Amino acid sequence: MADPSANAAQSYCYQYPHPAVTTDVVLFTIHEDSLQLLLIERGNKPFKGSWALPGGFLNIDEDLDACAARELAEETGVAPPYLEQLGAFGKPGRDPRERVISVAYLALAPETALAVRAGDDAAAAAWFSVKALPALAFDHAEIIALAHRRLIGKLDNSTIAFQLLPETFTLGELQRVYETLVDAEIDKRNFRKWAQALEQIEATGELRRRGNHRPARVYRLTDRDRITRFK
Amino acid sequence: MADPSANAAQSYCYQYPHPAVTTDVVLFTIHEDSLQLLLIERGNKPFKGSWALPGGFLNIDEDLDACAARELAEETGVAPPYLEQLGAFGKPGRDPRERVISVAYLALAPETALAVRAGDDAAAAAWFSVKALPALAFDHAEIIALAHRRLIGKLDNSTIAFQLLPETFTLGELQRVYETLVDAEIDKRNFRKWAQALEQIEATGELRRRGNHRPARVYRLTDRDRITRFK
DNA sequence: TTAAGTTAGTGTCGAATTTACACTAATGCA
DNA sequence: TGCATTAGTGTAAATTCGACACTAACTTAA
Repeated sequence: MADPSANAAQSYCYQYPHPAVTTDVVLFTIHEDSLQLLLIERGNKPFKGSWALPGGFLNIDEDLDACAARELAEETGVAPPYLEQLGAFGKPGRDPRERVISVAYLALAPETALAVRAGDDAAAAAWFSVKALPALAFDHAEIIALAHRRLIGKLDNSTIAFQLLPETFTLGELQRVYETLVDAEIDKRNFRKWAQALEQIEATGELRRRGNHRPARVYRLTDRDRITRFK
Repeated sequence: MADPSANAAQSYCYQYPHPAVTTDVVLFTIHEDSLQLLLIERGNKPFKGSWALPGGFLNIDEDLDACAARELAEETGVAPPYLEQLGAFGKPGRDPRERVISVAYLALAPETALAVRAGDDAAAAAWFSVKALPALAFDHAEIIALAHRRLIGKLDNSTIAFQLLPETFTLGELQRVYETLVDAEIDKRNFRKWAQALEQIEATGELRRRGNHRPARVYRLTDRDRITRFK
């Protein structure tokens, strides 16, 4: 992350001051039946030592989506399969260095796709339960709250939650994802009826043996990587 | 609207180039049973003479929402009661002058609140039916498409459409708004049942006499200016 | 003054959807 | 071999949704 205002080199000039533009990513995953999100410990001022969303400054010829993906990869090594823009956050003063407009993203990834490592100017990268977040830098608590609301809001009229599962999964796994997200138990038979009525999943024909119980049928999305909106 | 890259004056400098940030507003209203939106005819390059969303550059100490409201007021004289952020549009090349990130807004206003006049660098301001839009500058067709989808998407789980009506209204007027938005006829008795089950409107006790027919009860929102989300 | 035209306002019944609910099946482990 | 664990399945009641037709109150014109 650069700190332009502190640097004397002056390569680009405008008649009117332009704000800096950054992207920040709220990456959710589900780990041990808990909805978690990825934060980095800031290695630089401001807010050095406190936790923040992965993100950083937009390159001048870079698409916003690409910036979000790049910064996430640089700082955490993660390339999530789902990335959706949340909106722009630009309250004056949200960054003490200079005026910064941040375009926030919501990202989802299955636990299996994650090999997190701290990179660049992040001192550390770590997962936190949404129920036990540390003190956050900037207005990132607000961004996270919006991301969480957006995720929950899309649950029952889209297949967005499938992005939290790997390519193949069992109906039990799918149900546990939904139960974690809505933080409540769901009736098994009704859930399975609902999931199959979507016509978005198909059995692979395989069985998955996990644990000392009957093996489960394995499913995949019929339309891989597509979020379907319905109702 | 300034054109910084064409100007030799150089007052602000950064180590890395910052993009310009603008806001653009998609203001909908309903006029004569047609969903219309406000466009301005551009008086300056680029896209001089073609139509665009009202909007303009963010002041360096200005909140995004305030910028949207200010630019709308400056260019069209309108102060809509509802303004919601849609998202950021920032594809490189969307503005031929320089890199511009536009934060788009969705605004709604009742027809009664509108006294449009062209201002500033807009040659003209005019309403267009969403069904017959002119050729649009920049990526504004894309922004409008998103705004329209967002509005329709929120219809049946929020009271957003009430923002298209003045403070008091009859159930017949409310129904016509919904019929215009979904572009279909709605059963009168079912609609009225639904509207009253929301518990968001209350009768004022007055009657409204309009035309050669029985007068209608007048209603208002119980929670004025609040968009309620349900389901 | 009366008839015609127009929108306001109201309830029921069948269809479709949603919810509650309990047992058998197949595996691993002790 | 029995116990614990998760997989997998259907039905009936309750609720919601959707179709549908008439009377009420006013204005205007004959």
